Amino acid sequence: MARKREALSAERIVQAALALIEREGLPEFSTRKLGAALGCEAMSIYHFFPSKQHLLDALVDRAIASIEIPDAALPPLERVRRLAYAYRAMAHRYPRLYPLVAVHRLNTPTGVRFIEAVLGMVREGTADDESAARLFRAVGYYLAGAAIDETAGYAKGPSAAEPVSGDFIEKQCPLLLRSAKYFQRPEWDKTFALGLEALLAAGTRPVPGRRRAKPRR
Amino acid sequence: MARKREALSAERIVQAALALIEREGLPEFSTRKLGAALGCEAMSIYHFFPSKQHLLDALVDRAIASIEIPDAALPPLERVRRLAYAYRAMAHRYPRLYPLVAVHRLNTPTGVRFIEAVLGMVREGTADDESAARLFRAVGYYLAGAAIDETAGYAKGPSAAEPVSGDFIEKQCPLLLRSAKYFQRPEWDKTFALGLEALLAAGTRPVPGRRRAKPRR
DNA sequence: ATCTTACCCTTACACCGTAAGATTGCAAGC
DNA sequence: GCTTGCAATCTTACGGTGTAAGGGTAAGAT
Repeated sequence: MARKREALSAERIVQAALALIEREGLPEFSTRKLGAALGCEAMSIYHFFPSKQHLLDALVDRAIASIEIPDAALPPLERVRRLAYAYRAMAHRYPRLYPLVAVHRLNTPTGVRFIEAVLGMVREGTADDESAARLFRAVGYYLAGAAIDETAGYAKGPSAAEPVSGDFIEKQCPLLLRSAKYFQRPEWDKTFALGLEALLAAGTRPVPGRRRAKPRR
Repeated sequence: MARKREALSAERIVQAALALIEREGLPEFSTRKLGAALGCEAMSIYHFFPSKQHLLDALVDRAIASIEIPDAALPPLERVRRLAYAYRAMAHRYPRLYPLVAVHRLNTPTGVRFIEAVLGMVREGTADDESAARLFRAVGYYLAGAAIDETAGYAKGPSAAEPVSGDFIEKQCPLLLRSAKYFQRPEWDKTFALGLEALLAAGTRPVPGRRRAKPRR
């Protein structure tokens, strides 16, 4: 009543939706609540987005587009590495939205453009198309899994069961108890880097090699 | 009307729910439809599960419990490798349910028991607790990402946008076009193995080592 | 014969996405 | 100034959802 209501727009709706999701979580996100946050009725949103799914598409697009593409002047391997960190940073920027991003279809214009760009980057650091494709895929797996776990892992996912007590873990899970400190947030960076470097190193070398390098002749 | 209605039970509900989800997908899964599939009313389910979320918990538990634990007599590294494949097999056994498994909370009794078992397995193949914890984590990332992608990736996730045309890809995405064949289903095994072996090799060696192995003495 | 309990159903409520259409406000043409 | 037209917004309503509350019924215990 004090301030005049600001006009609706696709941009404003997207912003409000992102904020609402990060504030209350994806399951709580509804067109009616978004309308309330925007100061309008739910149906007004449909003038800008033909369906809730279209709006969610726009949010995912926004998230993907927010991934910073590393400087083309950098060495290929370094570019891929930085892109991996940029992807992870995106997930941490939209932690409640991210699980949707991870599962979202990628064969959309934005999706394939992104894939093409990344493939180009990876290709420069590998010997041939096949290595590039497989490295892209393997690193992609790792990134998606890490981002899922860091944003929705262990204690955050949905479940009706009450969390297990520290007591239970202390008595029944000696290994988990000893490992717990390496699972804490301050350790995430190091663990993430460890796996990423292993994949990058293996992917940019000609062949993984079993046991130790056995010269073929 | 022909056959007498079979009595309800938690087991029968779980079975029907798993079948329904794999047949119609998670978003289509509702208590009413499950009731219809069971030949009872939706509310009858609540006599065995206090909420839909509790039922979903049971489904996830079932999936986790279906992961085959490798023979303890095998060498540690081989056990971990087989467990990785067993996890992946679980995802492919419940492809429509799996995205929920990936995001589901793990600090439940079944969850921590599973983690403890896996940690024990990994620990036998590593030098210390820290290596075990980090390898567990990194491989877990990779597994979750790979399983998500193989069950819900590229063309399967939700989206309102129409899939991009082959024409668009042909004209705008030369790299994606050349890489496409390595993304096909027959190539999944090889790509999966490639990344997994890279992580296992790096995790079971004392230190990732930069450039090449530099003996400490 | 009565009571208890387990099982299943009926009804109802608040919430959801959205189809259909009414209403408002403003800008352009006369 | 008045009319027309269109874009933005709201109203109403429908069929779906999860589930709270309570009713009925049949089998077994006492």
